[in-house]
Amino acid sequence: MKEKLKEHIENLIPLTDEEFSLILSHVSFEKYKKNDCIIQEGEDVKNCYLVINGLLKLVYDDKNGKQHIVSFAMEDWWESDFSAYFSQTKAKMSLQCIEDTTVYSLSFKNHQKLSTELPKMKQFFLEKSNSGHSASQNRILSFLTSNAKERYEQLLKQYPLLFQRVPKTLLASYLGVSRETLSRLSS
Amino acid sequence: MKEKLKEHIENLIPLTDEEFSLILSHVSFEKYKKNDCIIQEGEDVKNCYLVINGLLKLVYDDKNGKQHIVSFAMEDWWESDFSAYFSQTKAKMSLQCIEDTTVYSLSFKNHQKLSTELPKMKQFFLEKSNSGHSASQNRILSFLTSNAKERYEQLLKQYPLLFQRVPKTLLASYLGVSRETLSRLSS
DNA sequence: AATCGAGCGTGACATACATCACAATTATAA
DNA sequence: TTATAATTGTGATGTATGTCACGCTCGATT
Repeated sequence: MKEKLKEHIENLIPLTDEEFSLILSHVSFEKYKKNDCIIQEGEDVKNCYLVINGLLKLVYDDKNGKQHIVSFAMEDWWESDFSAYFSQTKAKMSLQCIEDTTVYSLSFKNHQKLSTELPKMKQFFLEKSNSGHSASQNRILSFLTSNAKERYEQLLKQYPLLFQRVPKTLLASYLGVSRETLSRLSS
Repeated sequence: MKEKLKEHIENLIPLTDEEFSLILSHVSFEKYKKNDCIIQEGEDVKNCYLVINGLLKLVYDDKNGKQHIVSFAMEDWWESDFSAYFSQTKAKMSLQCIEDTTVYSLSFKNHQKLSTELPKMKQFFLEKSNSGHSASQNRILSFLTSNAKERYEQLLKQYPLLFQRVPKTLLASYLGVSRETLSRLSS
């Protein structure tokens, strides 16, 4: 597990063993079971999470009780209700396990502490945030330019694994179409 | 103009006069006219821009020649094709002036230089990136949960000024509906 | 003043997609 | 194993939105 964390960070910035120890002392390793709720809508968002194994969904429940998937988080992804995390307010989304999942959890306090004690981590977080921002913009573009079928094909192309790991209902909820429509697209 | 830049940065992090001078030496003040193209699709993206006065649109031209607005950028906003900017590749979107516009331009090189010479700027860029990411996620949510009429109302509520500054056709292109549909929504 | 084009509204029609209902299959748990 | 729930496909129908066509207004240009 530690190796995966180290690898993940060194993918962007090199680390000495001491530096990695410092990082390790600021995060905590946690295990969740399928259907567990890591972040609950309405509660404080104290942490963000790096997925080591498993699969999460970041969901928004609308007023009609319908669930919308803002994002999937698979191995090697950071996820949280970042809006609430950074402003330290209540979650308006939930983070739930689609599979049994292991994560490294980083609290907001330790996030700040680590950023000052090990400034190069700021660079790391910045690059992560930038790529998250780019990914979101691509998703917006796909809503603007593509119909349901095209969005579905783009998703399959981008994350072929996802297709086997999550029920179609969830893919539909991510794509913004009904499960019936998605079903008809496949045929 | 300098005051606006200083104010903008000090909104997030305090600066000494020396620090601000250092920043000033890394950016350049530029003026553009309505309909000018600041970033052209297909070309290198060397800079990102802080809007001081005016209004920009970040647009994507699809294969059918249709224009889609990924983002508006008004006073106090940073904008660029960030995906291309950070990876230093060709722009897949264009950045165009809706009004006469003045900006501060920051090259990628100076961005890096500034980040190392004045580490607290990393914090600034990080916070900017985070809020950009949050804004994008909200836009995604609005596509997932709302129909055209609701998205239109949300937009008006969030940016009441925009309504008076840009033609409806552009609002439609931002919302992802045809101008005819948008027109019918208003009545 | 005359002309042109951008912006906007609106009718008629086509299409993509949602919703509701039901059945079949497959996983999960008791 | 049996029972129960989750997942998926598919028909019938309704609705939101796109597309094409036309005309009106208003400001810019000549």
